[in-house]
This record gives sequence, C-alpha cells and structure tokens, in this order.
Amino acid sequence: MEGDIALSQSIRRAVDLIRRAAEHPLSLTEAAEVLGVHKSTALRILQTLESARFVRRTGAGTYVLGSGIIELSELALGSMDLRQFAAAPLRTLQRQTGHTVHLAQLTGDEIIYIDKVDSPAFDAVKLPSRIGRAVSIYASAVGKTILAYLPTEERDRLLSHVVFERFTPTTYADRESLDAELVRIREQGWAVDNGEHDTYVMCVAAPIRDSRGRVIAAASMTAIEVIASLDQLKDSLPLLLDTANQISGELGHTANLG
Amino acid sequence: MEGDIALSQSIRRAVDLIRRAAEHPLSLTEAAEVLGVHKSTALRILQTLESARFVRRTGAGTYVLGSGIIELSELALGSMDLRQFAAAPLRTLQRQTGHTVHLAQLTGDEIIYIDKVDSPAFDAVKLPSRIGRAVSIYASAVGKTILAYLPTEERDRLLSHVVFERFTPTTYADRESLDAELVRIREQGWAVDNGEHDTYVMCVAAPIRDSRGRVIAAASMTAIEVIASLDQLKDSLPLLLDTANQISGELGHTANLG
DNA sequence: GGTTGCGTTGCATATGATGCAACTGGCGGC
DNA sequence: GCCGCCAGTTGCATCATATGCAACGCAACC
Repeated sequence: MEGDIALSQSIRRAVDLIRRAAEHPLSLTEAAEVLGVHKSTALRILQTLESARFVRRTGAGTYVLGSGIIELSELALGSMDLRQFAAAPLRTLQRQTGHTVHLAQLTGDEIIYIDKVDSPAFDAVKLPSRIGRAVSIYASAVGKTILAYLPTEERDRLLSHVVFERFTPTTYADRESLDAELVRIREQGWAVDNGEHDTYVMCVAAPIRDSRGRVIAAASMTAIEVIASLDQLKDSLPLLLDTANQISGELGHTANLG
Repeated sequence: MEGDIALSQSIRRAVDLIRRAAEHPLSLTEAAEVLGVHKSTALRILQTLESARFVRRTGAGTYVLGSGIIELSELALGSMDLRQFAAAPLRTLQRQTGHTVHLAQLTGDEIIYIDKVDSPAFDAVKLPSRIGRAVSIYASAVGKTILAYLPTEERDRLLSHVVFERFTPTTYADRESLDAELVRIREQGWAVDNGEHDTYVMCVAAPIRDSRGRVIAAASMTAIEVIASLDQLKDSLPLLLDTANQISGELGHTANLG
C-alpha cells in the first residue's frame, strides 16, 4: 500500500502483532482487526509466534509477549563486555548522586541505551527512556558526546542520514551549530543536554573509551527540571567523569588525563 | 516436514534467522543455506526483519540482532513489579554472600528467570542460566519451590504436561518422589537442588509471596560444587530467607512467620 | 432455549512468497 | 590490467502458501 513493497507481508504482520502484544494483552479478534485480516489468518500468525515462544497465551486466551524475546535480548546484551564492566560503577554513581543514570553505545547507525539505573524512589515522572531504544544522535548528551569524538568521516557518514528537526528552542538543529557544539564538547571533555529534545529533560554525559582510546559509549545523568536543575547535575559532574574513566579503565584504556 | 503443519512458513523462517543472528553475525549466503532457500528469499526475509529493527546490518554486510528485540524485551520485563522491587535486595544478597543469585517466576506454563546477579569476580565457570530462559520445573530449586506452594489443581495441571527425565542420579524423576520432596519443602520453607539437573550445580531457593500470600516466584543462590559446597550455601540460607521475605514485604505480603 | 460473541477447523482460491536467471561490483590471482 | 570468482541484488514468471470464507463448537448472557 505504501513504502517499499519488497518486504514480506506475513512477517510484517507478525512483527506488528508482537509489538501490540508487548503493549497489552491481545485477543484474537483484536489482532485480526489491527491487521485488517480474517481471524483465521491472525490465529495462524499467533500460533506460529507462540511456537517460537515470541508470544504466550494467557489463561484468558489473550496473547502477551513471550519469554523467547526476552531470552534473545539477554543473549545480545549479555555478550557486550562494556555492559558487564559498567554495571557496578553506574549503580554506584546512581546511589551517590540520586540521579537516573544511562549508558549508551553506538551500534550500527544508531545510539541505543544499553543500561539504565533508575532512581529507586517513587519518581512521579518516569523517564521514557528504555534499554534498547535509540536516542537522538544530535539532541541528547550521550549522542553528542559520542559524535564529538568520532573520526570525522564516520561522523559525516552518520550525520548525512540525519534530517535535523528542532524539537525545542535549544536544539542544535543544523550542522553548523552542532559542529560548534561538538568542538566545545571536545574541549571540556563532557556534554550537556539543556532540554534539547524535551524541554524538561536535562542531562550531562561523559565519554567512555576502549583499550585503543576510541570513544565507544557514553554515560549520562538525567534530571527532570523540577527535581534537579542543570546546575545541580553539574555539581555531580566530577563523580560522573570519575565513573566514566573508571569504566574506560576496566575496558583497558590507560588514561592520560591532561 | 515434521510436527504440526498449520504454521506460517515465512514467519518460522524469520524466527529461525533471528535466532541465528543472535548467536553470531549471519551472512546472506549463510542465511540462505541455513533455511535451504534461495538467496533472494533469505534477502527478503532479512530486509523485512531489518525494517522492524529485529536485525541490523553491520558494516561488513552481515546481520546481527537488532535493538528492536531488546526494546521489546525491556518493555516486557519493565512492566513486572516483582522485578523492580526485587532488584535491590537481590543485589545486596549477592554482595553479602558472593553467590550467584537468581529470581524466577511462574509465567504461563513455564518458570523463567527474570533476574540474575552474577558474581562480579571472574568466574571461570559461567552459569548457563539467562534471563528469559525457562528452567526445569521439577529439577531446580526455584522450580520445586514454586511448585511446592502452588494450589493442588494448578500443580497437577502443570505436571500433567511434564515428561519426567532423570538428568542426574539425584533427580526426582517421578511424580511420587517429587511429591514427597514437595512436602519436605513446604515443611522447611525452602528448597535445595542437589545437582538434580547438572551434577555440579547446587542451589538453595526460597519462596516469594504477593500481597495475598500466594507464592508467585522464588529467589535462589547457586554454586558450582568446586567453589561452594551445598553446606556452604546453607550457611547463607538465613540471608536468602530474609531477602525473600523482604521482597515479599515490598509486594505487600504481611509476613506471619512461625 | 435462543442468541450473541469469540475461537477453531477444512477447504478452494488467488495472492504473495519463491526460485530462477541475469546483472553488479569488489577482490585476488594470473 | 585483465579475467574469473564469489557475494549480493533485481525483475519476473510460477506455483506454493497464506489467505478468506463458511460452517462449527462453545460458553456466556439474556
């Protein structure tokens, strides 16, 4: 109907149902309506997915996400050394500062969260971030941090795909102002997100380096404006930088700080 | 070829490729060989999966698991209250005891790990358990714990599916001996896995109750025989029981210990 | 006891997934 | 530099496969 029409119909339908089932339990009738197909068609798709444990049938007859998906995900995440090494330091940082802490990594052409430590307290405002989700490459502290330290040609390649969008008044929404910001980041060694994607969300981020000294990830602290202002975040900046350096160290980076 | 043949072919092929891609990077040719189909067929499947971010194309042209899967998984895990409440106590327990700690839950007809805290140290022997993976219902400490406290008809329903298999000499491989073991577990309030699935893997597990007092999950400590004997595990038992009770408390269970 | 709504099964059909063959492009050997 | 090889990609004709239909089972509700 729209878009590239070389893709497999039934697989797309299956993906669609998986996504829906992940959100809330899905009845067969609902599944059929969502896809705009006959119930028998939806049934066959769901049965196939069930046999793969991608969805699971509840006692009530509805379908929800199955453990097969979770298992695959852990297989992928578990194989990331970075995540292993970073887990403990990030949790310490969270406890010391009280801020929500994120770990993000360049994976292919996108920057995705690979770990997140929430404030244990009842946050009235839960951050919408989620492990596995891609984050804006130019309108986030972790994105800009990774971008800042990327080799030029790699950065150009990534940004050539990007269509800039001005999410908020502070967004760096064109290549020139973004490049200037990246220079600043390299000079000071850390990045700020001053509500550049969501007005109320402030972050600071610091680079994490592998054994060859290349920046492969970034750690960040986040605050909702009403809870902690950007200045408060900056108060905790030394701890963040320490944490990032510590993780780099675990990865084999021999720090030569200047 | 075998089994029920009402399932969608292309979706099963897609699932197969996702699984392979999760294990190691998959070239197009390899994908086609694995499925026994033409390369163009494999290409279309992979492109469809790529558009859903279930797989991702690397610079080298191979396909690996994509962030879409991870995102879905976190969505499912994140919605589990139990996991949230249990995270901190389990990590404390790990630090106090040094043992690998697991959290398992009855989900549909299977018991799956929903959290795991590894020993931070270099375990020469990594446990094969993984979040999302199903664990034996009758040959594991967490499985037997949950089974022991299930309402009779529910337990019968679950065990009616089961074909008992004697993994090791200590396995409770028939309904009678298992039932006797479950009685013991109820009497003492915790369970042991004395190498019943893998000769070298020892566990102790304790039940976790929800606000209505129903056992919905179990926490366990694991040891490889060479590192910590079962007796050593039992030394830490009071801490495990405390932890499980604490989690139950967070879930709203008002403990009446006897 | 009829009626409604949901899930399931068998079957005929045509749609959409498939394999083929031709094309591209990069790499290495000669 | 040329050639051949191998991996990936594209267009198209074919038919296997996913699909919709209609009939059925079943429970809940009036």
